Amino acid sequence: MLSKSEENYLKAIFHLSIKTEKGISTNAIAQQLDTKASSVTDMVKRLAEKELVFYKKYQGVELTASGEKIAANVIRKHRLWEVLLVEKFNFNWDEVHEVAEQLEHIHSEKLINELDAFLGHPKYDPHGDPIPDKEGNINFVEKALLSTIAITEKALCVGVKDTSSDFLRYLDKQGIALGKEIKVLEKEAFDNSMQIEIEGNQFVISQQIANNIYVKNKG
Amino acid sequence: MLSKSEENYLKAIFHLSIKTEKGISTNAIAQQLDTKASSVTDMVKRLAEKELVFYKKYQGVELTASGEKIAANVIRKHRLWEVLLVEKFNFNWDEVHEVAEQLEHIHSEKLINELDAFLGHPKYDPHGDPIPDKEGNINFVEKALLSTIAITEKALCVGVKDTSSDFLRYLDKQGIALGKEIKVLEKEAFDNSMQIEIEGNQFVISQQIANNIYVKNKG
DNA sequence: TTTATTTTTTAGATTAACCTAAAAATAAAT
DNA sequence: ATTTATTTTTAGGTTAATCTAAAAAATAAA
Repeated sequence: MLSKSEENYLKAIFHLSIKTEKGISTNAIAQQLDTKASSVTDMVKRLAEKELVFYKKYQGVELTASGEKIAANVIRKHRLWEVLLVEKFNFNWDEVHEVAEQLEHIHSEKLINELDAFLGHPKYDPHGDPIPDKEGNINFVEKALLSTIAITEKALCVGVKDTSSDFLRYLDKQGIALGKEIKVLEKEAFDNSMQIEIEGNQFVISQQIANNIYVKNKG
Repeated sequence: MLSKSEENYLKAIFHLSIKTEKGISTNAIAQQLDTKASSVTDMVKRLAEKELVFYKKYQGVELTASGEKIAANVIRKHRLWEVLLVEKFNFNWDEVHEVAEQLEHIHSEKLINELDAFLGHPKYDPHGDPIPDKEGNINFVEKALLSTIAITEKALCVGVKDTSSDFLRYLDKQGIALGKEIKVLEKEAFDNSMQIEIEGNQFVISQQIANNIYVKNKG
């Protein structure tokens, strides 16, 4: 059975691997986990011995098939717990992360299967991120940043990139939520801010905001 | 914030303190936690420095007020999680312990309050043990061992002493469960086995079994 | 293609939580 | 009241996971 720390390393490498196809650098992992590169080197050697990552000095790391499966399973647990917290335990979507970080390391296959069933086999977590299945497969959905949507077009809000409390509470305040339809009314060339409409309400959001909202273009 | 290990020590001392009024010996703790006495001495010194236990060399330990509160809270979490597993997640009462041992160390006050509310503020866990309240108060209920009940008397099954899988599955097989009424029909002087009746079924149980079932005498 | 910069690894320490074996204190027995 | 036995503590060591500082390798710049 892997330690919490080992699971967190695998998870970090998994997340980083989505953006970069190459080997993941020691530094990138250190940054992701808020630790030091030397600590990463140490841990990565241990993971390599357990055949959870491929590692060659100075070449970065990549997950092996079994490493990837374990990582996906940790993420599966994290996201299922998040759904429970929001759907059943009255947590807001900006409150779930810290607790899910703990719950994701509980070891019990029955527990996670029952949790999944109890929640009705959800496909997405409260931030719109897909929940991996038992085998570790993730259903990556096509999505765009709101900032890329053209004027007069409509889009469905399907996720968020930033999941910080500050950002999510801002979205709450503005009435921006998953499943809501957003219409782009105007774009300001100077600062790339955009005027949008949600459920009849019109307001302006900065480019930084639009860069952290995922949507599905509806034309 | 306390480590999982520190919490487990406090919990062990709490449990041992219920039976013995005196200071709890290093050896007793070591046995409870399946560790060595020397490890216990180490840890107990650290807990004493944090003012969670009173400790004088060779004199055993006792929980301080804050140590006791933390211990009770860990037990509260353990038992609430057990209720969730049984009531909502289709766990049998012999399957919950291992997972609850992990879940009891999740740190989130909101989570445990919401869990408590979600379950309807249960008073007892699936084995009949009382769930401490937020302040750490435990409602000890008057109960007797089934072995002490006299012939022709009836008793209500309210708890179990042994919570091992083997024992609980035996009870399942015999139809012995919390809330069931047990009538003592006969006692065998030779081996102290007893014939009992539950819901019309009559059968014999050994003294060892009767010594691990808690009941409330109904006369 | 050297030199400079950045990244990564190694070497050596530290901390929590354990361990074994030996010493010291307490409790039991003669 | 000694001796014997048991319990508890100390001393010293181990492992996982971290750290800092220095050395080595890779990358970028001159």
